Amino acid sequence: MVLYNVRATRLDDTFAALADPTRRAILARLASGEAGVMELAKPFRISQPAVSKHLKVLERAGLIVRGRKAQSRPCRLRAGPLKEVADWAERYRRYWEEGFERLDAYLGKLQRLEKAHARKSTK
Amino acid sequence: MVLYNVRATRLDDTFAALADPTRRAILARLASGEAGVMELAKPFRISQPAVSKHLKVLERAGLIVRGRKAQSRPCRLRAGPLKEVADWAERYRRYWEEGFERLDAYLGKLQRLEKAHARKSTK
DNA sequence: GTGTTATATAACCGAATGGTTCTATACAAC
DNA sequence: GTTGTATAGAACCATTCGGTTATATAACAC
Repeated sequence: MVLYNVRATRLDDTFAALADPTRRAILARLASGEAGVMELAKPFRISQPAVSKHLKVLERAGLIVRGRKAQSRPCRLRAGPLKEVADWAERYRRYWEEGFERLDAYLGKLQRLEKAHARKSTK
Repeated sequence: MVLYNVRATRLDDTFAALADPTRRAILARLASGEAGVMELAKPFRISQPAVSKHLKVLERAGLIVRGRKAQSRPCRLRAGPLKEVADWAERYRRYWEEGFERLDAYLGKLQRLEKAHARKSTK
């Protein structure tokens, strides 16, 4: 019997970080250059600590890195995890292109990528 | 002053659904053909109702559709939302390719895509 | 030193998440 | 009809999440 490995991967944190529209908007903003917390917070109706929390989530997911410049902690985008997301989704390309059927060639491949040996604990 | 629109989009549900490794494993399994709940549950140490819950999340995100065949409710993969994910991530491709700097050409484009007018309520 | 600015941290809150067990429903088999 | 099988739903629970306000820290300006 094949048991799937449900160990948390980098993808877990990345997808979770991207599930929030505020965080995606922050990434979009950072794509045009680094910015401090105040500047990032300006477009939203949420408090500064809420933005700081979002930034911590993005940082833990490796989507941003933070520097130091006087009192400011400028954030910079790190797109590496986004490449992992793109690569992951890309594995299903044939599926959305070939009309939902007959992906049997992918059978072994996709399963090997996400599965592993039996485990006794969830985490 | 520019306010970002943080309205929930389809991407919200898609990314949230993909953040769980069990659900990604289910999608991988479904890439090789439709399957019932019992069959999908087999590789995991979680209960059948837990799997049913995961399937409901995937269904709400549009990642699967469910049929009916005797007592079974076979699930089929719908990769449409995965294309949206791939397209979204793809917008950052130059960023992970061009060494993290100088993406100024993207400035206007990415921001227009995620922003909107000021809103007074969060939802 | 004082004051100001930028950010983080703490404490709290309500809602959502991911799991459980127990029960109900729907269909097939007999 | 009864029994068995596949699935969903309800109730519950602990944890996480996204927000808040109030406070603390850090670095500059004076």
